[in-house]
Amino acid sequence: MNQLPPLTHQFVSHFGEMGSRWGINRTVGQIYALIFVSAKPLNADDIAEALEFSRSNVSIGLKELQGWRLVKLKHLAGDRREYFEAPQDVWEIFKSLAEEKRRREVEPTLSMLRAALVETPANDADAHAQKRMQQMHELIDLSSTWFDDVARLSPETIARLMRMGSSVKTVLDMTDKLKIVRRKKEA
Amino acid sequence: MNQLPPLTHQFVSHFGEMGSRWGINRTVGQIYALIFVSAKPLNADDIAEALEFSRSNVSIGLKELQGWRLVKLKHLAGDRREYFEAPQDVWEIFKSLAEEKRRREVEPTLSMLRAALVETPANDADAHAQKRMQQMHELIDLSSTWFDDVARLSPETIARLMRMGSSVKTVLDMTDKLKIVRRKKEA
DNA sequence: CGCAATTTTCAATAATTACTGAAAATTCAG
DNA sequence: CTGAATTTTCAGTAATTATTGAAAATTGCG
Repeated sequence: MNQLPPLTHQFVSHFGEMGSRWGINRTVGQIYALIFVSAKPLNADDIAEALEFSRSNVSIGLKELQGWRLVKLKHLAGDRREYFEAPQDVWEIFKSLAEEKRRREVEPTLSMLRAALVETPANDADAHAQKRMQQMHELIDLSSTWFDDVARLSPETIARLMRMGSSVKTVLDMTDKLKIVRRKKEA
Repeated sequence: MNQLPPLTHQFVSHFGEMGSRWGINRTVGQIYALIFVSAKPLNADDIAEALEFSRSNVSIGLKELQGWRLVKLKHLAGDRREYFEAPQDVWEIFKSLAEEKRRREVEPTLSMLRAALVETPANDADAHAQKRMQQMHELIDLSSTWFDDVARLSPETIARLMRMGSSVKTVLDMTDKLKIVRRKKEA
């Protein structure tokens, strides 16, 4: 850890500290950070040595990162060991993370809500509760479906949409007007 | 907890279980769920009794939820105790959560990255690390700025944008064409 | 195959986080 | 102001999660 070059060290430490806020632990955060900034794939021993963790801890951490699809396994010619690298494209990474988060943190709740919404409330309190769940379901469902839709766009289109910022509104308004014009012409 | 009506019980239990995945604990998750579905504001004793937690635990949990701006304090006429309720508008809730997450989970990383990007890399490894950090910074910065921009739109505009899904692309393409036409006219 | 290299599992323990009851602090009606 | 009601703090303990070294399992070269 201490013989890492300064920028790498800073980055790795930060990911370790933030880990708990992000729902991963210090070890996993540091391992990911190290792999992310590394110019070449790393094997478990490289990581254990660089971060001064036990080999078994690194093994567990790598499994976790694979579960999140944040690192991919790579085999180097003439070397039996397993090497890991982070996908190069940060958009790719972002999408994997979002998908995985959705699967683990959002879907179970959507299922629960759907199940609750088809029940018949037993009393006034539950009737109200169900209304609230309905609102929550609608929001989560809409926003996650939308995310999926957007994620399916090309990176360029997404970048364009994002650079547009709040001026999307102008565009939406414009298309509304066009629709109205077209409707008038048709009439 | 067990005398809660069935739908409420199910909802509260789910939030307790999911809590750890969401970075809050079981207690906090359940308290929030209970307040969210409740038809009227609740005080700490109501909550402690309903969920069978100690009064002090409820106090800590409520502080945490206030920190996330997920519950608001309310005073009922002729009652000295503090009552809590969740904002009614789920959009509002979503935005508060996003802002708070950004402040706690994103901003610190952006700061660290910005600091790293103005440093001079000490060697090749750090030079590569810095490039990777640059990519990460760009993505995070762009997407969080964009989120801010969108959040500033009216709920109706956002809903419109979301319902549009991946067909935003068509709209973007359309505006591109309009721009080209306008440019030609001007020439 | 056989076996050395490599990875994984697991039980023990360390570290962290959650929860409680009691005591302290705060609040506000009278 | 006073003091009862209410909320917060805090030290102790319980529960959970992280980490390790050693042993077991797996892998794939020769």
